[in-house]
Amino acid sequence: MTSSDERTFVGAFPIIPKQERAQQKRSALLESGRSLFIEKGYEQTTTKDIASHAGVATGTFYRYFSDKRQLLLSLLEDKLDKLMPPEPNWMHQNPEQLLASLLENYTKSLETMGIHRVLPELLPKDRELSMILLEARRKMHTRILSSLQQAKKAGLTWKDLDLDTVTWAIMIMVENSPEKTEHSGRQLDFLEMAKVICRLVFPPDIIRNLADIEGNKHAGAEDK
Amino acid sequence: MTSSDERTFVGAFPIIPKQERAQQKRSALLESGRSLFIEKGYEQTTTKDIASHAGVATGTFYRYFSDKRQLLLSLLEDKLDKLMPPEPNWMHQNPEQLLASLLENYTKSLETMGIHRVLPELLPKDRELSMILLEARRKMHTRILSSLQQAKKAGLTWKDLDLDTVTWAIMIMVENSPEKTEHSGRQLDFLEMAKVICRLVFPPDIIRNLADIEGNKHAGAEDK
Amino acid sequence: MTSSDERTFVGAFPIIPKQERAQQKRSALLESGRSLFIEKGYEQTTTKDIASHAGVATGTFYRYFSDKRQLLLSLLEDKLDKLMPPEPNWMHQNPEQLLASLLENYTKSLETMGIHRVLPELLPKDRELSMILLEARRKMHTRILSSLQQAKKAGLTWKDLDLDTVTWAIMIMVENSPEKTEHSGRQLDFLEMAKVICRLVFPPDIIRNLADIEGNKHAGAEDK
Amino acid sequence: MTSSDERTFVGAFPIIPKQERAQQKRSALLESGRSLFIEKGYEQTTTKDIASHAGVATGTFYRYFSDKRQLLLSLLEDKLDKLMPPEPNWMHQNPEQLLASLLENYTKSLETMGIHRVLPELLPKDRELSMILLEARRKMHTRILSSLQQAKKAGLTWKDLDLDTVTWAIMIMVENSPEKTEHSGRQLDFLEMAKVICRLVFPPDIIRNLADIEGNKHAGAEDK
DNA sequence: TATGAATGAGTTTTCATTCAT
DNA sequence: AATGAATGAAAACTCATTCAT
Repeated sequence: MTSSDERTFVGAFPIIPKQERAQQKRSALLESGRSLFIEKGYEQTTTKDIASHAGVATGTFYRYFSDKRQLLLSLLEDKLDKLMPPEPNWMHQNPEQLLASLLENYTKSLETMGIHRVLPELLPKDRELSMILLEARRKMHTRILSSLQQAKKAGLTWKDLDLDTVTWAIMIMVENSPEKTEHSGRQLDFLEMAKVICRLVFPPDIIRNLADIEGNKHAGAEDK
Repeated sequence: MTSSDERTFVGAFPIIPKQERAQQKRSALLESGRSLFIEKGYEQTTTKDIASHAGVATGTFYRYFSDKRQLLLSLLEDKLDKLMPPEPNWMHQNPEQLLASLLENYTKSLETMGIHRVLPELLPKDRELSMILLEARRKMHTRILSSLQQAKKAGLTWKDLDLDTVTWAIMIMVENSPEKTEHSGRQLDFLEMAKVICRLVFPPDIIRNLADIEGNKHAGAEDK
Repeated sequence: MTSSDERTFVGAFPIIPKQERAQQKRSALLESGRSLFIEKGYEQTTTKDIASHAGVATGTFYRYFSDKRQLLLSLLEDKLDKLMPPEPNWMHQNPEQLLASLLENYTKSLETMGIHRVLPELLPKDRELSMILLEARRKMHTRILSSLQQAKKAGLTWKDLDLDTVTWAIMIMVENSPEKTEHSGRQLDFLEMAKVICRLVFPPDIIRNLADIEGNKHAGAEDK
Repeated sequence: MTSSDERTFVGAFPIIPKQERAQQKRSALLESGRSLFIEKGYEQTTTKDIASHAGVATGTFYRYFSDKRQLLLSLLEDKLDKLMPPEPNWMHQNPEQLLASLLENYTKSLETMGIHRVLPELLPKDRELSMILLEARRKMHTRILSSLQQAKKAGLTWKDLDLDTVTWAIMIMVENSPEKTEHSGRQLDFLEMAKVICRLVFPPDIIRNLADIEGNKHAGAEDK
């Protein structure tokens, strides 16, 4: 800070733009909030905690966020979109492996953000937050469901299962996957989960067919 | 109270015992705590809230519970055992219907108590509570798993799915079932969920066989 | 009294009169209050403590005393008079021994009642109590002072000491004597204290004379 | 605050350092605590009282002290050492006057702090506090006693009084002196008390000798 | 009278938020 | 902009006192 003058001396180096420094602080606060929320829970984390963890004064917090809650919402806003999985194309890949890697990615980003641990504490008291989450969930539900419906049209799925229910099952498995993988071997778990989820969607013989096609494609590719 | 006159008529019935009234008050507090916890969350509910919702003074709360947390623990203690499902016997019934009814019962008692909504909020900050719940979960996991293993030995299950993962999937579906059924038609939902869960365990043809046997039994019974 | 008629009925065994039982309860409460006040201090003692220590219900306390404070006042009222020492006659006894025994008695009754330990806590907040005690002190001061003044008239005391100050010194020594004797050998202490106090009043040669006269009297008595 | 403009005039004086203002606030709280404790007693004084008496909000209290008790301990810590009297040298001064001035100083500082009024209330319930005070008392007792023992070796004291008891008597007189002087003329009282105390230690003729020597010294000094 | 459950004002303490510097 | 001291509302909990039985 005192060194901004010195810099003009040094010449070449441009002063760090104010905005950028501000952004750094904002990020530091976000990150501090995130990690403290995860570590101690939302209520148990004080704004003072967050500020000092981010290396700024209590008051500074309020320059960047209107209040503690807003920090949390920002945290969510940032990441919620990233969680939306890409529309999977069941035909073009071994579904189990596709799903396993989707799962792994999802779990990892969920784990990286970690906020999912804080939400349960807040949902009851924060209607807006609930809405946001509900909305995100709905989106995801819709996307999964439509993907399943396409698969059904293509005759790939069980005929006797309610797709809505299957979608729901997939969603909660996905959402709860961090909890499961937390305690045990990684890679393998994702594959097992993927297999389980696939079983809800595709009859085993279909999977075999899809996998074969896939295998052939690769084989063909390798042939060249 | 209104019945005191009647009692003199009836003669037999003595004065309402003190203990009973105390129990009533305790129950009222428990019930108020439960519903407020569900409505507003644990942290957001003050002892004062609970007391006045139960129609008593703040101090009275502390006659019956040492503090808010203890009320919650009492709430749990009461109900945790009731949630343990009976060991299902897959051979003797149509598994889907068996499961549907198990699910319905479970969901109903979970819904009745409702505390499952509060727990996520508390787990991070209350190690003891975490332990209690973790223990309950472990028990349930074990029970489900062993039931699946028996089914596997009997050649009833998919051969390629990891039973532990399947157990996990079942558990989270069961645990989240109230959330699902909350928004939609009841009865049907349970059956759909049961079908989904069954698909994770039994190949469809097995189910058909089991259902047939079952059907025959009944048919036989009806024949007589 | 009302029961005198009943007695004749019941025959030999007299029913304990109601008043008497009431008095017993009152006494039990007083005694419980006293000992708990001494043990834990006034503020730290709850009326519930007192009642249950006395073996009665909380509410019963209030039948016998209007409140906690009044119990304390009763405690004082009972005993304050007993502390007033008899007017000592310095001529007729060895003053040191006279004083030692006065001291011992005083200390013992002070110790027996023990309330002197509670008073300091209360004086700041209870003007009336302060007044009562101040009054008692004044009385005692006056009595000691007048006794010293008589001795002075008789030419027995130091001529250069201010009797009021001496009186004050005596009083605080007396009041603090329990604290002193608490930690050490008993009997002896009283004599040492008595000697110290006497030194404040009488020149040593006067004491010797008084002791001699006393000795002679006894000797004379023994001669017969 | 209003003086900030003046300062720019005066030039030399920098802004009031934050630390200093914090210290002022801390001192204000200490002083408010002290005076309220004395006025209403410790228990009767709430932290809110102290804060508003010091002109700050409740919460501010807790920035400076962890709780009420800690404020009291700080009060004590500050002053306890100041009460330790200097080792008196009986030979080099008229003992009565020496003592009178010691007494006056002691009483004044005791009176200034005033906490001695609160202590009796707290001793029963605060073991740590008791220990601190007991320790201070022991130190003082030891110091007085050793000073008396030296005087005894020099043949200056009564031969027949127990020095320990005399020490005790002196201590309680000293401790209670504020109470005495509170109601009456100042200066004189201290001298009278000093005389009384001296009488416990020195035979009158010794005092006269000491005073004479002292007088001569001064006379000699004046001669030059 | 006796009981002890019930009351609720009052206390300590915390912490999100504001504000003077 | 940044600071961190100050604020004060709100929560948990206690206990003298009342009151229905």
